[in-house]
Amino acid sequence: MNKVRVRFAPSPTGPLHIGGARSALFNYLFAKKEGGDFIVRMEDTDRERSSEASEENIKESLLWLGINWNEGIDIGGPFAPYRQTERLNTYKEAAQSLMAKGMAYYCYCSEEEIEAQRRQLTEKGETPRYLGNCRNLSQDEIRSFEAEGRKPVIRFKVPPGLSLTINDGVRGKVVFNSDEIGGDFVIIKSDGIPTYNFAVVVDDYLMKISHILRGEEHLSNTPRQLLIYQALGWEAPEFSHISLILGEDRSKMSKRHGSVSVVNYKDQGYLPGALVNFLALLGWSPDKEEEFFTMGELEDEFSLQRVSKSPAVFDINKLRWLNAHYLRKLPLNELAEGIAPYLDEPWQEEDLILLADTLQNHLETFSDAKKYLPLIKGESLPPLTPEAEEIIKGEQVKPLVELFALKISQLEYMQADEIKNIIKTCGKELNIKGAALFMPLRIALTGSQHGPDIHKLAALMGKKTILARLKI
RNA sequence: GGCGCGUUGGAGAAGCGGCUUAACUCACCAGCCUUUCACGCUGGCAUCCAGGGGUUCGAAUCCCCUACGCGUCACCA
Repeated sequence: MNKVRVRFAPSPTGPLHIGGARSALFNYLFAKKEGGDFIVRMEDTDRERSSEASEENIKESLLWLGINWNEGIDIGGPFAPYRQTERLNTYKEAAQSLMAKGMAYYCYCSEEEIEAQRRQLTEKGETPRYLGNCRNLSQDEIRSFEAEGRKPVIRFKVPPGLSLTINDGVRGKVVFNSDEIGGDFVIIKSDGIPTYNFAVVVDDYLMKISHILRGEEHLSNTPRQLLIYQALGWEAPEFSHISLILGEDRSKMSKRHGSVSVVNYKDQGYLPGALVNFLALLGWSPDKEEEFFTMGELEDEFSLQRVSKSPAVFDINKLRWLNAHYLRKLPLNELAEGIAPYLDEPWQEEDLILLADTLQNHLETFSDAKKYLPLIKGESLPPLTPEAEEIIKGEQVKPLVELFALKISQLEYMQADEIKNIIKTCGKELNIKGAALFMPLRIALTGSQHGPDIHKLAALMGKKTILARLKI
């Protein structure tokens, strides 16, 4: 039994996508569960769109999520380098060996010619594909193309009528026919850089990858890759295609669905543990009735058998709920630290802790803390709801508010416990209790019937603001 | 259009031929708790598993067809 070796191989053409993060996570968990290696490789063969910034973002995002690799980019390993543009000779050699065996050939067709051919086929109602124009060029033809200054690509000769079956780890047996592939496909572009379908195969084989877990969008690429494995005389790894993550409209999640990269969630104040927990539950389900999982627990529980075949809609609601759950369990100092960046100005340590304590049960993300700032900073309150209006008009309200205001004005330090005592005393003196006691004060002070503890909120507001709000 | 994959409630899902009068979680609704709010707790929320045929003593679970959704058909990955 060969060692389990899996990989996450993103192309650095943008920030780490939520779907990519889930692929990475599943690979990582599978490796951990099976005691294997997890490798990160950069597929940067698209020079146009690849950027160093994207690569950095991807690495940072993975690390932030707690997904680390034991071989690959930055840290190296026995099969270095792990960036495809640094491995060009490897692909050239592989392509040459295919050429030598007559399984690949130079193609001098220009993009215009290919495009024209494709258009013709489409007009005839046929599936657009490459017809193999350059399969059997004579030496003379080659010479004249070269003389024209044409730079050839290398195409792979697709054998006709071949049945290609994938024994997919999550979908089972999937069969394709080589005739449906679309003709001889390019393996080396005219600039000498390999295409995705070629480079993955070469790297996955050479890096001894045992299992490939990737998004379902790659399923239809697999037959091409299988062909290359066969041509090179290599044994293919096991494939597992995990279903897509969908937006609310049930189409593949993309930029138009809003926040789609991991950094977006980091910036909005989500905890990496919550995101990981959430992502794990998208397309995978545990075999027990538990919904909270730390990374460590996931490493123990994960199994390919429990990965779902059907796509999953990204439910931001559930993510928020999960995040709120983790936020509530955070030590106060960590909560305070998380909130701090979202405040308008630096807060004093003591106040910050009080703020964290006050908001702890009311936040879904760190950035939610901002919403409470106007309330605390003495800015004007939002208009009351009719229901709140009704409560504030109650008979007992005026004396209560006045008494409370009086006692507050006599208080030297605005301290949450003291304020709570004042509320209690007011209740006793006026013989009011329960909602009749707290609600009017809450509404007067915050303009709302819901929210954090009023005595804590009041302590945060300070005497001036409290008294100003009580003038009703 | 060809090929491929998928279809259990508003969302994530369990279910692998009888234990299912379809778990569990989010959302939603009702109530309890807390002298307020929130947390938490309790209960409600699919007479039914896209539709139609079959196989079987018995099907959400197996087979076929239809519909719908999505993916993919690049010198992008």
